[in-house]
Amino acid sequence: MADDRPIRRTLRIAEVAKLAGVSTATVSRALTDPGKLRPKTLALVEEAVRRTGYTPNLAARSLRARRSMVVLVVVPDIGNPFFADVLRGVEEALSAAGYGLLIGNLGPGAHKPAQVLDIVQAGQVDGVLLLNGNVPRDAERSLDRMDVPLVAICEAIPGVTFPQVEVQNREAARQAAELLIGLGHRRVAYLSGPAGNILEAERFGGFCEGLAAAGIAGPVARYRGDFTFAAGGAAAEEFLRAAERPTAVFAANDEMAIGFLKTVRAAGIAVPEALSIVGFDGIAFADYVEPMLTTFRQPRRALGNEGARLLVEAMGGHPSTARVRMPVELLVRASTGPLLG
Amino acid sequence: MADDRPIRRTLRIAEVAKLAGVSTATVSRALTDPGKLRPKTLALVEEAVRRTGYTPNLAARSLRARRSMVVLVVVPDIGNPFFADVLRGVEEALSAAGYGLLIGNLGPGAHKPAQVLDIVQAGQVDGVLLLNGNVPRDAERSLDRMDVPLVAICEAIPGVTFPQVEVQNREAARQAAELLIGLGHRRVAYLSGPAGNILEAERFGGFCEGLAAAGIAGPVARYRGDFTFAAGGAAAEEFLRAAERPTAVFAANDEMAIGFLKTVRAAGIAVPEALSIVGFDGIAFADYVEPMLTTFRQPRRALGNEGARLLVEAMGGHPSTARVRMPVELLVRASTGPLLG
DNA sequence: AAGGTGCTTGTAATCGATTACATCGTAGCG
DNA sequence: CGCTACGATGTAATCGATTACAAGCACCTT
Repeated sequence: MADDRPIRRTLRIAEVAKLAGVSTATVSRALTDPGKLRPKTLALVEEAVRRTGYTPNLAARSLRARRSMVVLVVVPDIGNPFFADVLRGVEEALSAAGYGLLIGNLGPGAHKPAQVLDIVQAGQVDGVLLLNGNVPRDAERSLDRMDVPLVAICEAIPGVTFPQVEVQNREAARQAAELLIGLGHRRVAYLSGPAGNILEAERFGGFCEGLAAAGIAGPVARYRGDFTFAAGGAAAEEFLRAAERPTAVFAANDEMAIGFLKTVRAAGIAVPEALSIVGFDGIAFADYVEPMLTTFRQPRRALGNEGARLLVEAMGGHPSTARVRMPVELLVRASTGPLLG
Repeated sequence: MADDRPIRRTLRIAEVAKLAGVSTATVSRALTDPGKLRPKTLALVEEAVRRTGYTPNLAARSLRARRSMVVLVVVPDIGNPFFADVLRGVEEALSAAGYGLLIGNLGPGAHKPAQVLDIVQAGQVDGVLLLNGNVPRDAERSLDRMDVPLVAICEAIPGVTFPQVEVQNREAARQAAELLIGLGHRRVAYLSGPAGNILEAERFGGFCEGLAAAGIAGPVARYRGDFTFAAGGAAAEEFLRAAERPTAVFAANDEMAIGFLKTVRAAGIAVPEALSIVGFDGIAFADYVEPMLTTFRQPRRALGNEGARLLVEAMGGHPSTARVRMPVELLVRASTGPLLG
C-alpha cells in the first residue's frame, strides 16, 4: 500500500522572517498590526510573504492569542429554508468582519446540546449565535454564564442577559386576527408550532389577543403541528373531519400553511371562497403556490445580519443587552378573502 | 466603563492530571485512546474529568496533533434549499465521525475563492468538501495539488484526481426527452442553467441525445437561466412572446420550472393540456405547486452523506478516486401530459 | 535466576505563532 | 553636548495539548 502521502510542507513564520531578514516578531506584527512597523520594514516582510505564499497556522495563532476568529452558529436544522436564509445574512456579516462560521446542527438527537456546549467550552469559538433555540433551557443558562459572547436570533428567551434579535411575532399575529376578522371571519382556527417553542407561544398569544379584541373567545380549533409540510397536511385532515369547519386558518409558519392548503384543495375546498389561509415567514415558495399565500414576510437575511453584527460588537468588547425587534410585513394575497354566505 | 469581564478560567489538562493523580500524558490518552489504559486508571481519569468538567483546548490539540477535526464545506450559496438539504446529509455524516464543519460560502464576490484557499492552506481544516463548484477551475487545480483530502459533490470536474459524487444527470435528462417524446411532443424547449456549469452541460447534452435518438434535431428554444425562480419567469416571458410556442419544456432545475409554471399559468396557458413542464431536483416544493411538478428526485441527503463518507475515509488515510454516480428517480406527475390536438 | 516481552505510565520535547520584556538607535530638549 | 523618551525591532517565554522515548513492572521462558 502506497503510504507515501506528501508530507505537508508547512511554511513557518521563521522561514519568512529569515527571507525578509527580520525576526519572527516583526513578521507577526506585519501581519496582525502593520501600523506598528516602519513602512520600509513592512514592505520587506510583505515581499517575503508574497514570495513564499505564507499563511499563518491558525491553530497556533488561536492557541497563543486566545481567539479563533470563528463563531459557532447553532441551528436547529440546516435543511430548513427559513434558517438557510438567516444563515445567508449571518455569513455575510461574519465573513465581512473576518470571522468564519462553524455550524452546529442540533437535529433531533438529545445528546447534541452537550456537544455544542463542549465546543464552546473548548475555547474553539469566540462567540455563539443561537438560531431559534432547540437548546434546552438549562443549556441556555449555562451558555449565558459562560463568558463567551452570545446572541440569539429569532427567539425571545426570557431571563437571560444576552442580546436577542427577533421579529414582532405578537403584533403580527394580532394583525392576522384583525385581517381575518375584517374579512368577516369569526370561526377561525390556529395551526400551531411545536409545544414549548417561544415563537409559537408569541404567535398564538398575539392571535388570541387579536380575536379577543373583537369579542371572539378564541380559535375554534387549535391543530398541533411542528412547522413541517406534513404537519400542515395532517392538520388539514383533522379540519376536513370536523362537523362544523372553521372558515379561516392562521398557521404559525408557511410550510404548514402550504401543506394545509394543498390537502384541503385536493379535498375540493375552494380557497379563499370557502376557507381563508394565512401563513407566517414569507418564504419564497409562498409566492408559487396557488392561490398565492397571504403571509407575513420576515426580514430573514436582515435578522441574520443584525444578529451577527451584535455578536461581532460583543466579541470586540462592546457587549450590549439589546433586544432588537424587527418589523414584519403583511403580504395580503389570494389565499384570504371575504367570508361568503 | 466596566471592563471587568470575567477571566476565562480555562481548565488545563495538568489540573485534571493532578486531581486524578496521574500524568498529563495519561489524561490525554484517556481522552483520545482509552484502550491504551488500564481500566482502573481510566476510571480514575474519567472521574476527574467528570468532576472538573474539563474539555481539552482544541486549538492546542490541533496545533500539536496536526489535525483540527474540522472540514471546510465550500458551498455556492447557503440560502439555496437544494444545498441546504445536501448540507444536512453532510452534517450528519461528518458529525457522526466527530468532525465539525466550517462553512465557506462563495457567494458572488470574486475574492472569495482566495479566502477559501487561505483557510485550507492555514492548516485549519483536515479536508474540503466542494458542493458544486463555483470554484474557478485553476483554484480547483491548486486544491487538487495541495495535499488536503478533497471531495466534490454534485459536479463532475474533468481532469482532477479527487473523488466525486454526482447524480446521473445525463441519463436522467435523456429520460426526460424520452418521456416528452412518448407523450407525443416534438416541439420542445430547454431552460438552461448558468453557462459554464458542468451539471448544466450534462443535462443539456443528455436532453439533446434523447431528442436525437427520436430523430429530433434539438430543442426549438433554449432559454438562458441561472437556477432561480426569477430566471424561470423571464424564460416564460420569452416563451409567451414566441410565434410558434413549444409544447413542452424541460428545465435544468425545479426552481426555474416553478417560476416558469407560475408565469405561463398566469398568462392563461393550461398545464399540462397546452404545455408540459419537467423539472429537475425534486425539491420539496415541487409537490406543492399546481399542478404537481414532474421532476427527477435527486437523493440530496444521500449525496451529502456519501460525499462526507468518502472524505472521512480519505482523511483517515484511505484515499480513493471513486466517481460515485447516484441514481435519480423520475417522478411523473401532473405537469406533464399527452400532446393534445 | 536471568533475561526477555509486552503492557502501563511518566518525562519532557514539540507543534507555530504571539507578545512581554529587553535592547538599540535616534530625535528632541535643556 | 549629554540625557531622556520614544519608537522600532529582537529574544525568548508562552499558550495547552500530544507523543516520542524512557522507565517501570509483572509475567513468562529457558
